[in-house]
Parts: sequence; C-alpha cells; structure tokens
Amino acid sequence: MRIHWHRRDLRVADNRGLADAPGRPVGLFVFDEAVLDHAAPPRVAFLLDALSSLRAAYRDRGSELFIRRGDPANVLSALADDLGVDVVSWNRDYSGLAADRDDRVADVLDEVGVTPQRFHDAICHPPGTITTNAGDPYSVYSYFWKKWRDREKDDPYPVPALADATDETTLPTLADLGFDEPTAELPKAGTAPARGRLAAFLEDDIYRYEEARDYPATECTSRLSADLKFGTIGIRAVDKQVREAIAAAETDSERESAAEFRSQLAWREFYTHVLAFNPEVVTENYKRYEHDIDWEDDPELLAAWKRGETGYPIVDAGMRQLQAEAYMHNRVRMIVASFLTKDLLIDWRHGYAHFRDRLVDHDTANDNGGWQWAASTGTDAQPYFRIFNPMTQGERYDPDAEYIREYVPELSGVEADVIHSWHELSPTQRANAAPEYPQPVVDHSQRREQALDMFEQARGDD
DNA sequence: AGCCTTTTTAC
DNA sequence: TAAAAAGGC
Repeated sequence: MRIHWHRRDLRVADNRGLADAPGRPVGLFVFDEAVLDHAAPPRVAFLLDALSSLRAAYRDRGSELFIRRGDPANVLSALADDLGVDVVSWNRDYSGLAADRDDRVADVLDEVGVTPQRFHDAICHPPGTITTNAGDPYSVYSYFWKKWRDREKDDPYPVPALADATDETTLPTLADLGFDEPTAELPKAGTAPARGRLAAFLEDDIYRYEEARDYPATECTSRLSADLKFGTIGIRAVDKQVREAIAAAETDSERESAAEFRSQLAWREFYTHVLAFNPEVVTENYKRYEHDIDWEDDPELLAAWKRGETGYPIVDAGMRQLQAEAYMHNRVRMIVASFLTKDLLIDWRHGYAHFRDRLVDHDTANDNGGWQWAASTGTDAQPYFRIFNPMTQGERYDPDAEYIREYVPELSGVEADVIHSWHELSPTQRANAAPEYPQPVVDHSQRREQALDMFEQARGDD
C-alpha cells in the first residue's frame, strides 16, 4: 500500500503524487510544527474546512484520510509500519523554509525501508527549470514570463484509485490546535467551491479582467488565491482552462485580457522561484542598498494603519476589508503597502507580519514578493521614487467611492468628491462631513519628500 | 506600477 | 499656446 502525505497545504487538485505513482494510496495529513508555525486563525479555519471536504472525498471512494499530530517522520514511519506501506509520496515545498524538513523525512523513510517519492504541483515549473540562457534564476519578471508562457505544461493529473482503509479519528478543532475563531467571514474551502470560483471567473470576468482588475468595487478578480495556496485547485488545471479561454476569445481585447490573467499565474511562480533561490528574503531586503534604510519606528502610526484609521479613505477601506474578510483586493494591497512604507516610513516587515497574521491566502513567496515590491527592496521592485499618491489612487480606482463606503461606515453618507478631497479639507469641514472619520495622520506630500530622502540616504546619494 | 519639469508636437 | 511626450529622480 501507499500513503499520500498531504503536506501543510493540502494539494488535492492536480495530484501528480497520487496519480502517477503505483499502488492504491490512503491519505495522511499531519499537524506538525511546519503546519502551525506562522499560521493564523483564518488560514487554519480554511485548512480545516478543506480538510473536512478532502476527507469526505476519500471516504466517498472507500478510502481514508488519516489525520495525525506530531513529527511527520515519526507519524509516517509508524503508519507505514501499521498499514504495510512501501511508498510514501508527497508534494515538494519550494519555499526554502521546509526543504530541510522534507529531506529529513525522506531520510527517515529510507532508513525504515519505505520509498519516498516527491512530486510537485503547486507550480507548473519547479525552481531551476526556468532560467536565463546563462542558467541563472530570473530576477526580472518580463523575461521569466515569456519563457513560462511558452513552456509546455503537464496536464492536470487524473484522480487515482484509492485503497480501502478505516480510521476513526476526528478532525481537530481550532481550539485543539491553539487558535481562536477567526473574526473574519471566510470563503468556503474545498475542491468544489474552488472549481465553482474558477468556472464563474472563466465565464465572463476573465474577458474584462485587464480593464477591470484594478477597480476593487468591480470585483473582477478570480478570488482563487486561497485555493491556489492550499491546493484545493491545481495550477495546471487553472492554467489549462485559462489557455482554453484564451483560445476561445472572440476579440483581441478578450484574448489580451485572458492572457493578462495568465501572467498573474506566472507571477506566483516567479516569486516562488525567487524565494527558493533566496530564502533569506523572508527577513532581509532582496535589493541591497549602500546603507541600511532608516525606517521609522512609530507604533502609533502602525496601529492606526492596522486599524484602518489613517484618514486616507482608500487605505482605510483596504485595511477594514482585511479585518472583515481576511482578504484584500490586490490593487488595494499595493496602495496600503505603499502607504505603510512610503508615507508612514515603516519597515515592510511590519506590514508583511500583519498580512501573515490576517490573510486567508497568505503565501510566504507571494506576500513577501508583494511587500518587497512595494517597499522598493525586492526583485524587479518598483523604483524607490515611484511613490503612490493614496488620494490619486483612490480617485482613479474607486471613482464613485463605492468600495470605500462599503468598508468605511463613517463615510457611508459622504459624497465621492468629498471623500476624494479629504486631505484638502479643513479640520472643520472634515468634522462636518464625517465626524467619526479620522483626520489624515500624515501629510502625503511632506512624507513623500521624507521617503525620497530616506532612500537617497540609503543609496548613499547625498 | 508616480510625479514634476523640460522638450517636442500639433494646431 | 496647450497638449503630449520624454527625461530624471
């Protein structure tokens, strides 16, 4: 018999390990340090939900998903012994954080005479397979994208036959695992809801994605981030259907729009490769400046940002959406990240840590990539002098202030043009228009100058 | 995926 | 003369 070990992400959808290797597998999920390390209530809740649907799928097919706690190497060797297992397969982690643990598990299995088989399905092309012609990993996205786009992809894998097995263990609760109930309202996890989200997106939204994706009130994004992170949908299945959608496009604009979405899939892989080759970026700047960046240490401004009470409406709307849904629209993620680093002059690590605590779709590689991009410290990051104006961004991407008013109730009765000129109003005008909504905590144009000074000093320009 | 200043273009 | 494009941080 064979065990398929579902790792800290479940990876149920395109499962090379399940489909390709010989033998009828049972499933195993282990709550271990690597699962609970850096976890947060929304993701643990999402994972438990997905786990419950995954186990139902195993049981429907006469098999079982075993749930265990402890050290994976010990759990795996004990279970392999009990069930007479000769092969254990699992999906690789390329984050650079768990690779050592994977190697250790493989060694232990070898020692007890069980064959470890490692596969991958979190990304289409593993790190090291998309490189410059000189063989180096890419540090510029656009060239990476051209190769990724044109490289042949494996098909999604069929679901294999499963073995007969029984297990009476029940799913742990959040409390068992030491987590509070998430306060945010979460999307439904599992293969079926994930496929539903993909199908809904492909029906129509993908064809206007390019023009609409930056407007948070329009909600024209796929909402697949948590599914891709946990593997309740597979990247190969998504990419295959996206390619079919590109082929089915009726106009150039539709084709380009669907291709733009496909490029977002490649961003995920780009950052996964960056992290695999540079695991230190989790805590260090990717881009080295001459001197340390002299970030400001201001706990009160950081707290105001976290609460969504900065007096910059689009920023506050984003931070409130994060609180309410453990999710934030991608355009708004860029805006709040730029605001934290370039207006509040606070180190991106604080923002990254907060997103890690709150987001249902937090993924080390992608979130770190996003934060370092916004902070101008990352691979292919935005240049330090390109500083978002949070008011202009709000006006451009939420012109009717629909998104802002949805998430910031203090502004729900305020006209869009008042909201978009909040920074220009006098304190009295602000108090009259929305007495409960905060005054701006900083002056953007002044802070912009400070940010430029901070980076020029780090560059050694002075 | 910025913003301000300077230069070029199109009447 | 104003709008568009280009240049630099």
